[in-house]
Amino acid sequence: MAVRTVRWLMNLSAKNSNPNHLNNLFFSWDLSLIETLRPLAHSFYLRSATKVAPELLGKGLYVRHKKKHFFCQIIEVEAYLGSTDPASHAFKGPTQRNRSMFEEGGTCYVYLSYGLNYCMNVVTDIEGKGSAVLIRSAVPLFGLKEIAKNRHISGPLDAKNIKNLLSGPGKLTQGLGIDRSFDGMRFDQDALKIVDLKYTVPKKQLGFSPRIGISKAKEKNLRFFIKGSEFLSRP
DNA sequence: TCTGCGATATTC
DNA sequence: AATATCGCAGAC
Repeated sequence: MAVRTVRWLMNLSAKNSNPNHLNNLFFSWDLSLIETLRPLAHSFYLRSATKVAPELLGKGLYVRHKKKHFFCQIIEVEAYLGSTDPASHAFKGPTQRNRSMFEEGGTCYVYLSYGLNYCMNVVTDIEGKGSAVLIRSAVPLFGLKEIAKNRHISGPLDAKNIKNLLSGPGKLTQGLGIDRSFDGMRFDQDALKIVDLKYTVPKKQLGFSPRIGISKAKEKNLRFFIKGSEFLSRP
């Protein structure tokens, strides 16, 4: 493994270091290295969304689309619990839109929100449960210029703009070029994968809160995020 | 920094 | 009629 990868991973593991502060991003990932990272094991996804969601924090998400390559680190998610959860798309059973939610864990569910923005979910648990984890925001690690282009952000890639690249579920999909064509794909492919970055969120940096923008089941703390990160959808 | 609003697919 | 959103305009 390249020296700088090791250094970066050590940086992540260092006590009290927050991987999601801008200062820790002065690391340049190269593509050949990202491509060697192995997808998470199938068994990782075959658990409840409540279990999987906080463990997705700190994981790497790689997307290859139209010969463009993107890599980012997940820092904010929400768990949706399937047919028992009134806030979940799966609550009322399968429809044409949410069909892939009922596939086996490790499947990608993408839907169009408010007729405008796509949102990307990681399906969890066994087939038929309909539980999933919404990816809300991420730290961009590779392909920043292309992400900015997709986001229609012009001007310099300064701190302000970089923090705005993937800080929201709609921004994330727009930045990475995710659309309905990703719906039903799996996260263990060459072109779409979630990988382990050997980083465990320190207990004191694991934040949780109610989910954002819902009207039902508001009291449940099913949003999980890395506390203090500058890349969250809301500070 | 904060509000309200418009754009609009899918489902009930 | 409501929604798992975003960016902008205009008020503070």
